[in-house]
Amino acid sequence: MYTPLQRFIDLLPEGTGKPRTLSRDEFLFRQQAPARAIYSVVSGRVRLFRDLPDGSSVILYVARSGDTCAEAALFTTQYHCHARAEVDTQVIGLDTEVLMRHISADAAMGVELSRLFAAQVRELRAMLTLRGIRSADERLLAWLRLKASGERMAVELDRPWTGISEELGLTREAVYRSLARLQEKGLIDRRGRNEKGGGELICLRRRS
Amino acid sequence: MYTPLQRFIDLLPEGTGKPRTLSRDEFLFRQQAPARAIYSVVSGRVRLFRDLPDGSSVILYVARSGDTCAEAALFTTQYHCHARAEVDTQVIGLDTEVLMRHISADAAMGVELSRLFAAQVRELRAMLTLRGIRSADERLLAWLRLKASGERMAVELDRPWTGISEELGLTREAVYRSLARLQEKGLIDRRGRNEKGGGELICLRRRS
DNA sequence: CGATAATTTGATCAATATCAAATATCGTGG
DNA sequence: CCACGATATTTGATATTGATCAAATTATCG
Repeated sequence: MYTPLQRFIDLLPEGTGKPRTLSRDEFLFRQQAPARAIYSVVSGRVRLFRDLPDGSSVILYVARSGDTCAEAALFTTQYHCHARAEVDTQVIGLDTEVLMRHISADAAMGVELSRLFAAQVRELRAMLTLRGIRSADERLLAWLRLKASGERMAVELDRPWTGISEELGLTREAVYRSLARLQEKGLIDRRGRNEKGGGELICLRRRS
Repeated sequence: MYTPLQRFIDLLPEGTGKPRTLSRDEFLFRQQAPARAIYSVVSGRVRLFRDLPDGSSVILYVARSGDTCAEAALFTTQYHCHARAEVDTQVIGLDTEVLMRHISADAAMGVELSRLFAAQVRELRAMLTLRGIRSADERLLAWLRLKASGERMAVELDRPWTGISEELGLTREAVYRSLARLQEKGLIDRRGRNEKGGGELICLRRRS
């Protein structure tokens, strides 16, 4: 997957990104440890969580393929949470010092990084707003509309619904049922299902 | 409220931030219009939404007091969504050109902006993860843990529960009931309720 | 002191989570 | 190319829980 971060990394000198492979349950870094790198997840999953003074912990995020994590480590000396691979995982690490040197020396680089983060913020806010929609049908529809592109208002899926349902904050069953209802009502049209490519195409009915 | 953005604005030359007052339903800016400024909401609410080719629209975000909006406009020539005041609202606008000039000329400024956005990203991801917790009790507890500070693991509220319930994605009734249950179980201790300051203090029981 | 907003508890409803199970698809190795 | 196991898709039955609707009480703020 060619992510915005990948594009950014390509602006940096050759070899700045260092791949690392993690086994299930292996720590990528620990809370309080000196912040050495920020990461981009290539495959697998990394759980970020924080240990609290009372002995409990909170999960902050689960970074998946294509996600970045620990960006904030750029601006601190220590990690403020643990990062542990939930399954076998591959990441690319970017040394914070190197990165900071670049963005401090080259303003254009800082601007690029800001752009990257700003896009993230926009995306995350949209997702958060989406989660505020109670009805499963409305939520799914809103998701499709956010993802739809082009005059045709079509969405090409890049992964199974099972994965998308997590992003939606719904169970897969609820999503399949919503899909059925939306199709029933003629609000969407599912094409290219059951075909080799796997990439189903959802078209939104031109209306409302 | 003294937000991180405010701190950032203070780094800019005097008078860069331009206050603007909006009446209910007034547009702050429109989709496709040239991007002239990014904004910080001082009071009131601004709804960001996008019109789609099929005639429908999606809400992207509702920015409230202390929130910023349209940061991404820094990097585009046009706004990609509408922004309209839901109630009488005050904002501070930062001219995109001025801002871009500063961060392009002064790397330290770009770094600051990146830091600002990175913090936002972290916060938003945590909130999104929180929304993934189905149980109202668990969700509220996780929220308290995220907000809790100090060895005492205490949270000082800066607004009524009614407002917090929205952040949690629950109705206020559900939140009050969860509070009652958590207190019942001895997981939290509500102090300073019914007192002038209004700032209730919630202490998490040292355990688990 | 009156009005408005916040807190709180009760009753009921509706919707999604769960649990189950069947079919279909995909990827892999033979 | 096919068999087989793992994953995804789909539908059904049921349970649970938070949303809703109501209403009473208590703060907060001019």
